[in-house]
Amino acid sequence: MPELPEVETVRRSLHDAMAGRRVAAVEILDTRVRRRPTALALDVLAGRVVTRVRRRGKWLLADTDGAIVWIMHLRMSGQVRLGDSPAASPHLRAIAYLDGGTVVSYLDQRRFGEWFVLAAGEAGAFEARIGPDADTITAAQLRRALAGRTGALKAALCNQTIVGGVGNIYSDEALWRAGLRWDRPAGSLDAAETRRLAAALRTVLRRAIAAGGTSARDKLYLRADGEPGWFAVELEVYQREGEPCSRCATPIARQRFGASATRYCPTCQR
DNA sequence: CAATTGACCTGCAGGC
DNA sequence: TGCCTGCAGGTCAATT
Repeated sequence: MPELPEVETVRRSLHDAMAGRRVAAVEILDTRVRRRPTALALDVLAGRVVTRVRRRGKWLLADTDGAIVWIMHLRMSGQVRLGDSPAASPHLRAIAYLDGGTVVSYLDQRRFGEWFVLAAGEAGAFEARIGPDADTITAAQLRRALAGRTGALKAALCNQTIVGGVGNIYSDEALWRAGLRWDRPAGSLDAAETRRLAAALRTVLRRAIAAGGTSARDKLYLRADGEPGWFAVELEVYQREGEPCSRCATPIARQRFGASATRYCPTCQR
């Protein structure tokens, strides 16, 4: 599932392909990709030059001249493909044609993802709601973010207004690396635990970016060139329930967490 | 304000 | 073979 490392991997490809290029046309095949009522029509992108592609949390933001920001979210199953023609896929939802011949295809099996456009001022307010990015978060930022919270630590990490970019895979991985249980009250961490968790987040996310992200068994995430990311071989708990913990050999446990599941070591996460 | 829960959506695995 | 159920989970709206 696309989280920060997967979105960052896609961002780098999009930036390389799009920065400095003019958008010739945008074609929407499934109108559900643009479901925000206050967003501008995607047609306003035609004729604009993309100046850069940024990321905040799991959101992709393409700045264009004319103070227009093209915002994308992959949600569960969104994928981007770059090529010289639209991708051949039953899940093709939207297409952007760039001057020079590059075609950006947006695929989305589960139709949760979004493409929409905001004026720059609106985009600034939108970005301001996102917490500090987890790949660069400091212990002081994390302490402020978690202070006073009584809900589960994992829920806080996955809440994008508290920390940006973390979802189910990397919250499980960072909590394992920091030796912390997912159901600790978020505000109960002491200074050493907070430092450990901030360091674990940075390390796990940076290593995952270096590997091009995690392509899980279902292959719902692939890079923009259609190739998988290779971080799955470094996973310690996600997709490893029942296997021995690499630190203490206790079988990795699994519990329900909201609409999904959490995996952890019941012995060395406290 | 903070926490919790359901809705959204599709494809696949597993059970009978 | 085929139907049914459960599961995967990011974000937002509604509720407590």
